[in-house]
Amino acid sequence: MKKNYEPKGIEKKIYDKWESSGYFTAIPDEKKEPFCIMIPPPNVTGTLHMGHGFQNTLMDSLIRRKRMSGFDVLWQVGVDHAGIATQMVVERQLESEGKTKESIGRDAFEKRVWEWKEKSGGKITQQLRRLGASVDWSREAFTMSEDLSLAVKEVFVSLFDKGLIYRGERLVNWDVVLQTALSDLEVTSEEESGFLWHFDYPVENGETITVATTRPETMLGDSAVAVNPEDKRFKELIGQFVTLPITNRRIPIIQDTYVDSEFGTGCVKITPAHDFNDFEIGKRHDLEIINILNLDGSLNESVPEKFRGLTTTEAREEVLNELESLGCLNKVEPHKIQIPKSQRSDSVLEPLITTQWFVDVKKMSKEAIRVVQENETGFIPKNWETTYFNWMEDIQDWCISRQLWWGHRIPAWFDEEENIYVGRSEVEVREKYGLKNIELHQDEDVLDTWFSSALWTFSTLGWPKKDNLLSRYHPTSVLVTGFDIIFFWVARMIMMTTHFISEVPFKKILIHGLIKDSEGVKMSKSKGNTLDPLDIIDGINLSDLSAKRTEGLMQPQMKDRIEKQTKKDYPEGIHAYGTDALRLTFCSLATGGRDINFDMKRVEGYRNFCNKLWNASRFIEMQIESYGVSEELNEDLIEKWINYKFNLTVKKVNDAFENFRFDLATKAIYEFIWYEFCDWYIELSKIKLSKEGKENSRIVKSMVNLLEKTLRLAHPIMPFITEEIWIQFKPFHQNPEKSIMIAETPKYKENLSEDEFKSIEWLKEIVSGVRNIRGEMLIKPSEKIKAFYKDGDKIDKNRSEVLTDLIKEIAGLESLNWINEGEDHPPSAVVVVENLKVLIPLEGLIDPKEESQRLTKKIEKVSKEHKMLSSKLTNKKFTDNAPKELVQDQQERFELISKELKNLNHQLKEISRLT
RNA sequence: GGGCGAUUAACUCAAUUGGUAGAGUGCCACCUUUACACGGUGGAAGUUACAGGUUCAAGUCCUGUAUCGCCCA
Repeated sequence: MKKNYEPKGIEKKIYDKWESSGYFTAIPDEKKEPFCIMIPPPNVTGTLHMGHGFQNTLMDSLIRRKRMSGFDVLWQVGVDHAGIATQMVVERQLESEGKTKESIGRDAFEKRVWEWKEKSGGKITQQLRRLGASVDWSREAFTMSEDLSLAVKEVFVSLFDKGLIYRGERLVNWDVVLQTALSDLEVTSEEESGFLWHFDYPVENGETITVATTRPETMLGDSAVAVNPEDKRFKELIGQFVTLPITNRRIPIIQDTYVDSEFGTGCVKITPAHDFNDFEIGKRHDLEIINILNLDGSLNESVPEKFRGLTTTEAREEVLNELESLGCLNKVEPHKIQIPKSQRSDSVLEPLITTQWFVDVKKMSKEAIRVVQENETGFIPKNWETTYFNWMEDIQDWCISRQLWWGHRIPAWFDEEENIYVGRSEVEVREKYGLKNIELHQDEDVLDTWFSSALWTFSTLGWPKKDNLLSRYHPTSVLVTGFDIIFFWVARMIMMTTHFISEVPFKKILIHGLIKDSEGVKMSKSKGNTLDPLDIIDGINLSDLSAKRTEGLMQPQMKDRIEKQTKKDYPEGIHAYGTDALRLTFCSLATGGRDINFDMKRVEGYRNFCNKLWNASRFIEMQIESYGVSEELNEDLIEKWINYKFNLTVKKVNDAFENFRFDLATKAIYEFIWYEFCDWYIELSKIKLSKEGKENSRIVKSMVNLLEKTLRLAHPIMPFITEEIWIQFKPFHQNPEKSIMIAETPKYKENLSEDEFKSIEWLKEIVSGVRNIRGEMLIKPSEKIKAFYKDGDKIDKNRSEVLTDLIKEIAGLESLNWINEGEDHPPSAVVVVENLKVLIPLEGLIDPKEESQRLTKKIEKVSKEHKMLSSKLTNKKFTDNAPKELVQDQQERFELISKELKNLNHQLKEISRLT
């Protein structure tokens, strides 16, 4: 074994072996309990980011653990066709060839997308492999595949036939660059500083009414002015009419409680065709809907001639000029506004009236609410259910059509009179509706990508085909996802699945936090604070990291700042920490909190931990070389003690996984390996082995045995290093499996006696006490010192008979003998362990002054607890009200502390005489 | 404006049904001892944001305040 653990090289080799051995493949087995996780499908265009890294680490840990616990495991993998994103990638490609999608036509374009997918679409799946994800690649799904398309058509047709899908004219978020409707998820709202303009509109009775707006150009489409009915200032004006400047249209003044009297002037212009709130008001008051925009965002025929063809920005300028010259521009004040932007094209979104397809989700939402209320499925942490219910109870119809060429083509056909026929194919439609020789054309639009992902849990298992795996793996066991897509994905899956399969899609929903940078700022390309999980695994130098963060910036002026910050945060770039260190970090951060600040320091700590485990193994390997491995185990106090500790750790890890507390599982493993296995077990074993006894090969055997099961316990979280070591030790342990990942996880043993375990804890206390004195008195490790036992009871005597030699060695003592009762002893520093004192004679080693200072410090500490306990125990209210067990526990603790305190005080007196 | 969450050591985070605060990193001192300096040993470091309340007992429960964040309008 090398002196340091070097994950590079090892990881890839191991993963390839796992994959080619078929260990990831689900084998449906009725004899086993099923455990199934559906991966939230990443975008086919996507690359792995920290969120993926985090999420997939959690899923993989769960999956590996269940696999090692004898479950029939399926981790279903797949990718999402990502309508807009993919279309944009291919369009950009065409652009570089001087082509457009229109120039090559729809069929050729679709072919190009598939070609792109085959060639470059697998990037994220390759990256998932680097994380160690043990997904079943043989079942890899794709939302645009034939099977899944079948499910999509089935669902669409069925919902349409039930009247739950309809076509209608509605206001949608319109991307004027991509010229498609967008889902709410694809909209980001950015706060920018803008203005609030105040316009005077002339009222027919000769007065003026002043409205305030942040988007002046929309006034060309105004169809009313609204005030709050409670607002006394405008009572008289309600029902009057205004002559809209520029267009000279006559529009009413109406009353609506939506209007906030405090905001702006208290009068709002209403533009139903270009604002979501105004649209609702328009419906309530039956106002005219005047659409003033073309699909490309330019102004259309509905506005006066001079404005036609202008962009909204140009139109805004013109409208303001004109209003000013008309004397209608009353006031301008600075104002913070929320600008909705397209995530895809970064263009400002326009609410626009278009004809789209919608799902009427009201009915489906009722069942989706019920299954959560009645705990058929539930969120972890529970409080996310509030968010879920809030949204579900106020749910809006879902716009599912997109004006794209890449996606599931809507299975609807029109005749020349635009009558709608819906079916799985044109043939079916003609048959279903009895259409013979008339001309039909299919709807040009495709479905929202989320429509197909909403079917994910059952479409991937083979529905609607008859020979599917639903009865084996559905409902799936747990969904692991972020809170940002509860509405867009989780809720829709619950609705679709309860509707079509009549059961929940998953029994539990684990909602994890969002990974942010170490300062708590959301990672984003534009802020230049992103981290690539693979860079943490493989390492990256500063200049490459900087280049990566600054390439293709939307705002090039940020470049300098990002470069500076990157240099400050990572002056040496990022070291290669390996996958296991990254996974440990992710798990240790999975506490159930909402924000997760990612700190590279933590990764470094876990890299060191991997190295520690590696070197502990290396030490054992060296012992194998020196002494060989016996068939039999060594059995002594130390083995019993460490196995007891191990068993406790198994319990902790079990409980932690049961509660999805990956941080606690990681902590338990870390603490066992470092603080018990390495710090004490190996150190004590060294001493035993140095005696060169016959039983050395048995001691080695016990060490190998402990290491082997420790590796199995840790494997789900740190798969690579545990496999690497496990395989290297294969000739020396009895585990018959070919790989640790298919071996069994250690079982918790219910009734291990804790008697022997206590002896070593006693030893540890004495050794730590001696070390404390050595440390504080600056006694060199090389200097051997004398020590004595004094007082103590029968148990101390018994323990000392077995353990004194070990204590001497490990604490660097020249001798450690008993001082009999009544016998004199030299002035000494003291370690107090309950009834027992361990004395270290000062003899020129220790300055009495320093020892008395040390004792005083110790006494202060102990007295504090002593005081606290005594006031507690003398408080009748406490002894009456607190649980009996606690009172007894505190009573015992008090007696112990009292003894220690007495001993310490006595010692201080003795020492003080010398100063 | 409505809802949710956070505030614990210098930094990043823990703390079971309330039982009197712990890790990692950093810091200080000593140690290159044959698994590991990606290490060992010892040490310092917290008025748990603030103000009240409930309780024998509050980081934990309740009310309010401040600051920050997210979601929805």
